[in-house]
Amino acid sequence: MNAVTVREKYRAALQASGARMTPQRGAILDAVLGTTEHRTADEILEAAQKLDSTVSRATVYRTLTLMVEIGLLRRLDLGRDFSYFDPNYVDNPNHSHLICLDCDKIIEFDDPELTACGRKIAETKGFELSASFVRLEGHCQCLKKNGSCPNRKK
Amino acid sequence: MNAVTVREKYRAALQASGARMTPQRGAILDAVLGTTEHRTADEILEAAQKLDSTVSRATVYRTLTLMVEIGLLRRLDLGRDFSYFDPNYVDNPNHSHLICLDCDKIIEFDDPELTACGRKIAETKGFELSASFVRLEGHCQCLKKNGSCPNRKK
DNA sequence: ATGTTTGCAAACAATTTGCATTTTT
DNA sequence: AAAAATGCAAATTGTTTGCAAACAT
Repeated sequence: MNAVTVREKYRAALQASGARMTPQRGAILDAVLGTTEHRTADEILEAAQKLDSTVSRATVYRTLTLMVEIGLLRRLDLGRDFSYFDPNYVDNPNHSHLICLDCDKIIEFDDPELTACGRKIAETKGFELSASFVRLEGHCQCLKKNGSCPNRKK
Repeated sequence: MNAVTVREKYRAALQASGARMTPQRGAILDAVLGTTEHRTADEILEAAQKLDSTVSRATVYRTLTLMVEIGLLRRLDLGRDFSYFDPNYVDNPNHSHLICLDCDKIIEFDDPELTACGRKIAETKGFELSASFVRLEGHCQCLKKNGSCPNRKK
């Protein structure tokens, strides 16, 4: 979905619930959806403030919640003590994630077999499936190959 | 693995790192592994205090971390803002979870196909897989069927 | 005018940690 | 005595919330 379309959907969903499009919400939208990277709330705050210096942390959190509710964004738990936000959800809602324990690199993958498995299991157990999250943790080749990882933070 | 064996493994692992088995650690072990239920740190504290009233919250957290490191227990993230601890990990390390959004009911399942999928993907992406977590969220039949759920907390 | 959104600072909740004390060896 | 473990209370951290001021309709 292109940027204009997303923004329109956003505006429409906001209006439908009596809410408004504001400069701050626009900046946050761009900060989180103007990339394919998985960002943290903190990173989104920083990026949004570059677009509109009045954006505050509170508004970032409120807006991200809003966007998740509208379905423009997915909140991801990748085993850290904070959330990542996944901007690729709208275009590809079934994908999952692989995260590197060394460098935090996040790789997406979309495996229809995996999706089908989940659906089948939920059905077997009499569940009406709402969402499924697959997280694979491991070590990418980087560290082993080079002795260091470009993304490495610590 | 039966209770005696687990306790032995625990004691051995503790000793191997120069640590000791204490009454508090024993009570916490029993509180978390004396059930097949997935408990929270808070529930474990409560159960442990019934066995030994001197157990404190700090020791619960410290001991759970220890048990996870030793590999007797798995820390689970099921989409809430706290962790669950999975006592069935040792006997069945590959299983995954289905959680009901209405009543928090947790169902385990073990699907070899799912496990194989994860492994295959990690390999494809050049990752050395350390762990995989599959979480399915949905609604169990309970609420729809009866209009209420026995476990329902709110 | 009325309702919505904002930033700020304070509140929150799960978890972790510093430290003086107790327990074990 | 030395090392390890404990409880307590305070600290930490990501996130949420109350509120008065600013803004939009």
